[in-house]
Amino acid sequence: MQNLNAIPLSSLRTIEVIARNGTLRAAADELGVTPGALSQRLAKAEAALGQVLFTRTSTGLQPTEICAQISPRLTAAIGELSLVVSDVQAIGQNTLTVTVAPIFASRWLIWRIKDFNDLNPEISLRVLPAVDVADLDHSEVDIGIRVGEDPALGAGATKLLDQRVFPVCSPEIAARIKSPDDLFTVPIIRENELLYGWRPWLSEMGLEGRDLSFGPTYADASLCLDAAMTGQGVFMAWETLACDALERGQIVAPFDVRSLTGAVYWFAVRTRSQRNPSVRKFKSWLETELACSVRYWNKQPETGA
Amino acid sequence: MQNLNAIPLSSLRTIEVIARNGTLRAAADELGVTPGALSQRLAKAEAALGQVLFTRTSTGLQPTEICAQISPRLTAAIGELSLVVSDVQAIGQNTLTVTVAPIFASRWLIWRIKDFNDLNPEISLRVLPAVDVADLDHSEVDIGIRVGEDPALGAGATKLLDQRVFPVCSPEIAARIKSPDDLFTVPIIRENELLYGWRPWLSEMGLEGRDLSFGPTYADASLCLDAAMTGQGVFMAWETLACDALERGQIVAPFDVRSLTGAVYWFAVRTRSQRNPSVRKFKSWLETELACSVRYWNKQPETGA
DNA sequence: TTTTGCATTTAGAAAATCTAAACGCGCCTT
DNA sequence: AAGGCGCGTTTAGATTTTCTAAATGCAAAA
Repeated sequence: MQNLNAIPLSSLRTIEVIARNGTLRAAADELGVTPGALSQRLAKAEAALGQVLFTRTSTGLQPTEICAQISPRLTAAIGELSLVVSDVQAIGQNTLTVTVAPIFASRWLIWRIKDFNDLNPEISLRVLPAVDVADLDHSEVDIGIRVGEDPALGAGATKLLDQRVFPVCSPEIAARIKSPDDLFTVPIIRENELLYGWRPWLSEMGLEGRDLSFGPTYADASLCLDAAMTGQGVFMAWETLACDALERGQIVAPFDVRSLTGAVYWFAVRTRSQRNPSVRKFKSWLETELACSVRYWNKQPETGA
Repeated sequence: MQNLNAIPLSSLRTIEVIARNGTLRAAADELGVTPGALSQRLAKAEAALGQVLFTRTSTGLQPTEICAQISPRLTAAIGELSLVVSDVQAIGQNTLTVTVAPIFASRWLIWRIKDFNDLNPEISLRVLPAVDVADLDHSEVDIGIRVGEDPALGAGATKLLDQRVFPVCSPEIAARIKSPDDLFTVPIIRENELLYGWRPWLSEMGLEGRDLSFGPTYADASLCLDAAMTGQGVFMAWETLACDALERGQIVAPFDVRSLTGAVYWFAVRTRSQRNPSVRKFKSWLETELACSVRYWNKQPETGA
C-alpha cells in the first residue's frame, strides 16, 4: 500500500482518462486542463512507473499492451472512488438513492450520471452498488434495478428492457474468427466457471450441442470483460455492459447476432418513494439512455457494411 | 466520474490512511510526511466534501459515521490501485506471480506485501486477484492460493491452514448481544443469500436447527465485512479476512468461539516454478504470517480476560 | 501538578503544476 | 506537391499547492 507514496494517484487518473479517451485533447477536456499539462503529467507518470504507456500516433495515443491491461482495473477502482465521493456529496440534498449490481454501476451507470445531473441539477443521485435484495420498503433506498427472469424486489417492479447477449473479444482474437465454427477453436472466458448466455446464442446460430473450448474463469462479469479486452478469449457479454467498450473500440463483436436470454431489467420503487417526482424523472431518463445504448449498436453493422 | 475533478484523489487517500491508522502521527508515518501536513490536507478534504469526517479526541481522530461508511470502500479501491501499480513495477524484475481470491488480496495479502518486500528485496511480488481456476501449468502464474475442501489447482497443492470462522459485528450491535440466543434477534448479513459457515459454528455452540434473522445480502464477503463494520448486522467471517479489522477495532467478535468449516487453504505451484527458490521463500513467509494472524487472535481473549 | 501525547496553527520555503504560445510531425485535402 | 489541419510536445514563467519546522493549545495520564 505504501508503493502509492512514490506514484501520485493523480498520475493514475491521468493514465486512466487518457486511455479511455484516446487523445490528449479529449482527456484534457474531461479533466478541465490544457493538453500541455496532460502531456507533462503523462511523461511524469511514465517515468514514475518506468514503463511506456502509450505509443504516440498521428491521430492520438495508442495504449501499449501493459497500459491496456491495467486501464480497466484503473477505471474500475477510480470509478468506485468517484461513486464514494458522489455519495458523500449527496448528503443533505434532494437525494435519490438507487441500488444496482456493482457491474451495472461501474460499466454503465457511472458514465451517464453526469448527464442526469446536468439535466436535473436539483436531484443528486446516489448510487449504491450492491446485490442487496432486502425488501426495499425497509431500507434507505428509493430505487432498485435488477436483472432476472422474475420481477425483482417485490411485485411493484416494472420492466425496463429485455436482456440480450452477444460474444465479444479483442480485435486480435476476432481476426482468428472467420466463421461461427471458429468459436470452438478459441478460448471461452467463463464467469464462475459458468457459460451464461451461450446456450440461447448458440441455439440461435444453429450451433447447439457442441462443446466450447476452455478459457480463463473470473469471479464476475467485469473481470471477464477486462479479460476479453486484453485478448484472453471470447466472452458472452450483456449488451448494456459491453456497449461502451464496444463504442471505444476496446472490444469488437465478431458476429452481429444478439440473443434474448429471457432475463429482464426490472425497475423497483420503494412504496414510500412511489410519489416522489424525482423517481419518475429518473425512470424516464433511464429508459431513454438504455434504449439509446442498445439502439446505437443495432445500427452499427448497417453503417459498417 | 468528473466529480473527481473537484476532489483530488490525494485527499481520498489522506482520509483512508487517517481512518485506518486512527492518529495523524501514525498516518503521517505511513505517508512519509509530517502530521502538520496531514492536518492541513484533512482540513482541505473536509472542506471539499462539505462534511466533518473525524471528531477530534485527545487520543486521536475518531471517524464520524459518514467516514466510517466510506472508508472501507476507499480502502478497497485504493488498495486495488496499489496492486495495479505494483503489477506494473514488477515487470522485468525477478517476479513471483501469485493469484489469490480478490477478497484475500484486498483484506489480507495487500497489507503484508511490504513486509515481504522488505525481507526479500530481490523478489518483486505480483498479485493477481482472480478466481482463475485454469491450470497453473498453462499460465503465467507461479503460485495459486485457494480455499476449498479439496486440493485446488491440481494435485500438487499443499495445505497451508485450516479455515475457521466466527461471527463479527460492530461494537454497537455487539452491545445488543449478551448471550448466544441474542444472535437470533439481530440481522444476519448474507453473502449471495447464503449463510456460509453458520452451520458448523451454531452446531459447536449447540444451537443448530434454529432460523437466523434476515439481513442485507451482498455479492461478496468483502462487502459483507464492510456491512458488518457499519453496523448492518452480524456476519460469519473468515478468521484471516477479519483479523486486521478486528485488530483495529473496526469490528468486534461477541463470542470467542471459532469453528472449522472443513475448508483448507491450499498452496499450489506451477510445475515450471517448483524449483524456483523464490517460491520457497514466499511459502515460508506466508506460513509464518498466516500463523501469526491467527495466533494473535487466539491470544486476545486470554489477554482480555 | 507535571508530563506526555495529541492535533492545530503559522510563516516561509520548496515543489509541483498549470497556462500560453511556439513547434514539429503525420495525414488528408486540394 | 503544397497547404492546412489535428495531434502531441516543449518551453518559460507565473501560479498554486504543499510541505516543513516550530510554536501552541488541549486533554488525559502519571
